[in-house]
Amino acid sequence: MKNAFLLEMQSRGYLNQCTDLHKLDDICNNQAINAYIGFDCTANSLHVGSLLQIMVLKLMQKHGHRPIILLGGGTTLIGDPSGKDATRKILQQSEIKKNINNIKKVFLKILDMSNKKTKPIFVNNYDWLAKLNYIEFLRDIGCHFTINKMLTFDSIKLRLEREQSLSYMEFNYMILQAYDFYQLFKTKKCVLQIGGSDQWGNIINGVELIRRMMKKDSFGLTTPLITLASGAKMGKTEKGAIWLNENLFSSYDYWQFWRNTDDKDIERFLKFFTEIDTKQIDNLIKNETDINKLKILLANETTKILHGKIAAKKAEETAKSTFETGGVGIDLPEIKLEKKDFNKGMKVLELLSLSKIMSSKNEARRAIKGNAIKINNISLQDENKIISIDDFKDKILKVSFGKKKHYLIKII
RNA sequence: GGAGGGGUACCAAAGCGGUCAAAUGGGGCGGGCUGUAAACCCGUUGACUUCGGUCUUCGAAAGUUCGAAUCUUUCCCCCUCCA
Repeated sequence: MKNAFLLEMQSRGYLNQCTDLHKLDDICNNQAINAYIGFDCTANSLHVGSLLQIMVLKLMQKHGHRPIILLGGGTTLIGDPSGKDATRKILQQSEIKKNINNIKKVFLKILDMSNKKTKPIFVNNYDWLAKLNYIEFLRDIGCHFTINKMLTFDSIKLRLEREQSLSYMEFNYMILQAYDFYQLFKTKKCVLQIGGSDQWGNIINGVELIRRMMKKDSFGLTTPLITLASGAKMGKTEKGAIWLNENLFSSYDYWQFWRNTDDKDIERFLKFFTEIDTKQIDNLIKNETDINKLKILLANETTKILHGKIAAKKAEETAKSTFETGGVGIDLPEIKLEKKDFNKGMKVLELLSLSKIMSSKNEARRAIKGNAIKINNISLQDENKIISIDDFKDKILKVSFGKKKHYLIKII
C-alpha cells in the first residue's frame, strides 16, 4: 500500500476491513475520489460514537478527496436493525427533518468548507427513496438479492438467533442502503462507502448491487468499533451521551469528557480523534511521563476540532482554575436567579432543585447526607441552611456537586 | 384461528394476600483511596415532608377483600408451539 490517505488511515487505526484494499490503493493514487458515509438521524444530534467517521471524512479532505455526507431521512424512517435487539421507535418526518438540520451544523464546524475541491456534498436519501415505485423497485433492485443470502448477514442473523422479532420493514433496510450507494455511485461518482464495522453487511450489499447493475467496481471500507477500556461502547447510554451539538453538551463538558479519558485509551484516542502526526504521538507516549499532560492535550485538540481554538482555551483555563486552585472558571455553567428571591433568604434544598443542579429536593437531601455538596468550596452539612445575599461573592455563588460538577449561581 | 408462557423500577430478574416503595445483580450517582485515571472498598438509587409521616408506582381498566404487585373479570401487548 502506498497511498498517503490509506496509509494514514492505517496508522491512525481507522482501517478495519476493506473490500479490495489494493485496487482502492491504486485508484486513490491516481485520482481524487468521492466517498460517502451515512449517518443515522434518529436523535437530534450525533454523539461521540460517530466522531470517528467524521474524523475519517476530515482525513479524506486533508488528502484531497471529497466526502459525501448522507443524512438518511429516508432510511431513518425505517430504522437499521444492525446491532439492535428491538425495533426503534418510529419517528415522524418533521422530527427527522429537524434532526438533520441540527446534525448538519456539526459537519459545518468540523469539516473544511472553503476548499472547492474537497468541499463536502450533503445528500438526503429521502430524495430518491421516497420516489420509488414498489413494483418497479422489486423488479429492478429486489431481483438482485436472495433471501438465502440476506439471512446470513449478522444484522439479520443475530436478531433471529436471539429470537427477537424483526419486521419486514427492517428486513428491507439493507437493500435500501445498497440502493443508496448505487444512487450515489451513479449520480455523484461515489466509489467508496465507509462505515462502522457493524455496517459491513450493508456496505458489501451496495458494492454487489453496483457490480450487478452496472458491471463496475466500487469499494467498501469499515472502521473498527471503538470500545472504551471499560468495555462500554463509546458515547452511548441514555444519561451519559456525549453529544456533539453544543446546545446539548457544552464545550466545557466536552473538554472534561476527554480530560477524563481512561489511561489505557489515551494513545488510541490521540490517534483517532486528533490531527497530531502519528509519529509525534508515538514519541509523546514514549517520552511523556505525566499522563495527565497527554489527557489535557487530547482534550485541547478534540475540543479545538469541534468547538474551535477559543473554546478549547477557555475550557482549559476553567479546568485549571477550578481543579488546581479551587477557584471560579469563566466557562463553568452559569445559572441565573433573581435577586428578589434571596431577599428573605432561600433554603439550600430549594436552591439546589430550583437551579436544576439536583433534580429534586430528595435528591439534594441525599447528596448533602452523602457529603457531596459544597457551597463556595465549603462542604455543606446542614440541609436546612438558608442562603442569603451575603453568601454571594461579587453576585456569584459557587455550588459544587461531587468533585467534578461545579456551577455558578449568578444574581441578576 | 387453537394450545401454552409471560408483561415488576434505568436494565435483567425475584416476589404470588399484610412484615413490599418491592430481594438480588448490572448500570447510574455520590464518598474514600488516587492523578479530574483504572482497580478496590463504602453509601445511595419514586416524589413531597413540619422527618411524625403523606402521596404515587409492579401492562390498562374494573372488581373481591379490613388489606392487592400478589385473587377474579375484561382489554392491550410480547413470546413459544400447532394450524
